[in-house]
Amino acid sequence: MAGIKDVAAEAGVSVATVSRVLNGHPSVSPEARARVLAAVDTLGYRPNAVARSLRTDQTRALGLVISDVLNPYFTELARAVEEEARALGYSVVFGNADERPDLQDHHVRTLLDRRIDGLLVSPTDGGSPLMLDAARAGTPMVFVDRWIPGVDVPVVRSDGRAAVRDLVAHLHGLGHRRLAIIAGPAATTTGRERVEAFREALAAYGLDLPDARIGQGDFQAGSGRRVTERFLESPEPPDAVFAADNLMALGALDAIRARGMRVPDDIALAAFDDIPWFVHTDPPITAVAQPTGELGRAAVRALVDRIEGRHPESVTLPARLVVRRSCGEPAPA
Amino acid sequence: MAGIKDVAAEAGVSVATVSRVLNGHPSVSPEARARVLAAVDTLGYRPNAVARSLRTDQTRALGLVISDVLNPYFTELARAVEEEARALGYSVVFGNADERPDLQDHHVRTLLDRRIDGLLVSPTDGGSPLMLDAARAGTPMVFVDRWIPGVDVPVVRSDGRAAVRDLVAHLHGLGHRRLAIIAGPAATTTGRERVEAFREALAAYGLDLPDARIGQGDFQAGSGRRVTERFLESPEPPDAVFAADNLMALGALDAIRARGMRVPDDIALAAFDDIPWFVHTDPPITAVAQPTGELGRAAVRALVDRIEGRHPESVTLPARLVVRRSCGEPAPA
DNA sequence: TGAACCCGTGGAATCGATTACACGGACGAT
DNA sequence: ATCGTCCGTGTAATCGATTCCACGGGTTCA
Repeated sequence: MAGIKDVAAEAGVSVATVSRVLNGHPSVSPEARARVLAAVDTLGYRPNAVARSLRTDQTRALGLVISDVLNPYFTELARAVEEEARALGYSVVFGNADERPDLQDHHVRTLLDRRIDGLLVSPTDGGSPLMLDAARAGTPMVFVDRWIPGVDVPVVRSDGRAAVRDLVAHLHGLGHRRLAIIAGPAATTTGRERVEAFREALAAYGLDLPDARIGQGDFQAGSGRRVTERFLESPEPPDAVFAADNLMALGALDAIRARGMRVPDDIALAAFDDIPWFVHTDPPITAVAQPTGELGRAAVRALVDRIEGRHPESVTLPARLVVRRSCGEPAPA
Repeated sequence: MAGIKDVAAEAGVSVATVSRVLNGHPSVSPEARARVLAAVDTLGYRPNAVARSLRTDQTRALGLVISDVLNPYFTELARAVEEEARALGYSVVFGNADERPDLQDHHVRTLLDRRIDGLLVSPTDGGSPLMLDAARAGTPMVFVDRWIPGVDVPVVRSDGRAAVRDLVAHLHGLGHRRLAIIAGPAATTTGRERVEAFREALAAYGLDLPDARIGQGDFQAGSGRRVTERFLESPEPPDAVFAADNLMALGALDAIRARGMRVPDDIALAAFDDIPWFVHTDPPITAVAQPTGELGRAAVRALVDRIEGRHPESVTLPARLVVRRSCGEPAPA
C-alpha cells in the first residue's frame, strides 16, 4: 500500500509538503498542492490512521460499552451514538458487555489499549477498579443511561420519575390497586431508581409496595418470566405488573400467557423502555418511553466536549408515558 | 501514561528486554523477566496498541459492516461475530450501513484507513468500486449473509431453499393457494434468492407467482406495510403472505391489523429470519430460521483463516422452518 | 587451550505519519 | 542599497512499540 513517501516522490515534493496539503495547512503553493493532489489520486493513497494516531496522540475514535446488544433499547442507543459521532468526525468502537462485569472490563481495557479518545459507558455494575482508575486518570468518559455514583463523570440519562407517576395514575384510574414491579439488578442505578420512583408514586395514592410485590430480575427476558410466575402463584397475586425494562416485560407476557390469562383483562402489564415491537404485541404494551436517540446524541456531544477540553454538564431528559392497551384502556388516539 | 521506556528504566533493563518479556520471547533470564513484570505492575503499564500496530502492521481488529443494526437478525449476527472474534484474540469494529450504499462505503473506507486486519461485510448493494478494489487488492474479506457475485471472496451464508420448500408445503397443506411474497431489494443476493426459492417451491405444486403477488420491499418495516396494503386492496388478494425478512413481516402484520383482518383466519403470514419476538406476537409467527450464531462464528473463522494466509472455503448452512400459528395450524409441540 | 557456539542483553533502525526549525528567495520599507 | 519579513519548502526529530544485529561471557568439544 502506498505511503506518504510514495506520494512525495510522485509529486516531486517532500513528505512535509504532502502532509501539509492533506491537513489543509495554509502555506503551500497552489502548484504544489495540485501536484500532490494529483499524485494522491493516481496512487490511490489513503493516509495510515494508525501512524497518524501514534504521532498526534489521538485516534478520533470513541468507545461505547453497552450492557446488552440484544436489547433493542441499547441497539437504538448505539445507532444514535454512531450517527452523532460520525457527524462530528469520530468512529465508534463497540463493546457488548452482555450484563457481565468481566466482559465489561475486558472491553474497557481493550478500548483503552487502543487509545480511543473517549469512552461512553452504561455500566453493568458498581464499577471495576479499572474503570474507576481510568476515570480518575482523566480519560474522557461519559456515562449514559446508567451511572456510578461518586465518580466525577458526566451522566446523560433520562428521568422516568414523572412518567412513572403518570403510569401509576393511569393504573390507579383503571382500578388497579395491587401493583407489582419486576426490578433490575440493584447494582445498577436504573435497577434501583425505577423501584424508588414506583414506590414514591404508589405512596402518593396511599398504596404501598410490599416486598412480595418486588421481584428481582436481571434485565433479561428469562428473569421476567420467573418473577411473574412467582407473582401469579402467590396467595394474593398483583393485578398489575410493571417491568423495569422491555425484555423482562416480554418474559412477563410469556408467563401470563402460559397460565392462560389475558392482558389486560386478567392482569395489567406495563414496561420501562418503549420499543417498536410493543406496538405489535397483543395487546400493544403501555410503556415509559425514553428519548433514546436524543440521549445517545447528547452523550456523544458531552464526550466530545470533554475530549476537546471543555467541561460538559450532566444531562437529564424527561421520559414520557405512552399509553397503549395493556393496562385496560383503549388507546386515546 | 507510562511507556515502555519507563518500564525499562524502572526495571533497569533495555526496552528490548521489556518487549521480549511482554511478547513471551524465550531468551530472557528469569530475573530480568521478574523485574520487568514487577515494573509493569507498579507502573500499571499497558502497551500502546497503536504503536504496536504501526510496527507490526497488524491491528488484531476485524471490521464488520452490517446492513441494519435495528434488525434483530443482524444484531444477533454481530453478537456472535464479536464473541468468536474475542475468543480468537480479535476486537471488532462495527459499522452500520442502514441499508445505504453511501454509508456502507463510508464505513469500509474508515475501517480500511484504520488498517483493520480483515473485513466482514453483508453488502447492501452490488458493491462499490471501493469494496471491489479492496477485495482485488487482497484485503482479507469475507461476505456474510449477503454477497456480491463475481468477486473472489468467501461467502458464509445459509441456504433457505429447502426451508422455503417446507414452508410452501406447509401453506399448501393448509389450503392456501394464492401465495404472495414481499421481496427484498433486487440489488442484494438475499433479495433475489428468496423470491427464486419461493417461485421454484410454488412451481412444484403447480402454482405460479404472478408479478401482482411480488411486492418490492427494502427489508424495512415501512415497505412491508405498504406492499401488504397494496396486496389487500388488489382485486384478488393473496391468502398467504411470505415476507423476505422479519421487519417487513412486522409491517405486514401492521397493515393486516389496520384493515381489521386477522392472522391466520383471514390471511396467513410467514417470514424469513426467525427472531425472539416472533414467539410473542399475536399470533406467533411461522418463520424460516437461519443458524445466525453459527453463521457469525463461521464467518469469523473463515476471515481469520484468510488473515493467517490460509484459503478458507465458502460455507453454506441450512435454514429450517419453524412452524408456529400464523399460517393456520396450531404449533405441533 | 583454543575454536565454535549459545544465551541473554542492549543499541539502533524501523513502521508512516506530523511538525519544529532552518533556509533561501522575494518583497517592502527605510 | 540594505535590512527585515514573510512565504514556501525541506530536513530531521518524534510518537511507542518490535526486531535485527552485534557483543560479551560462559559452555562444550576437539
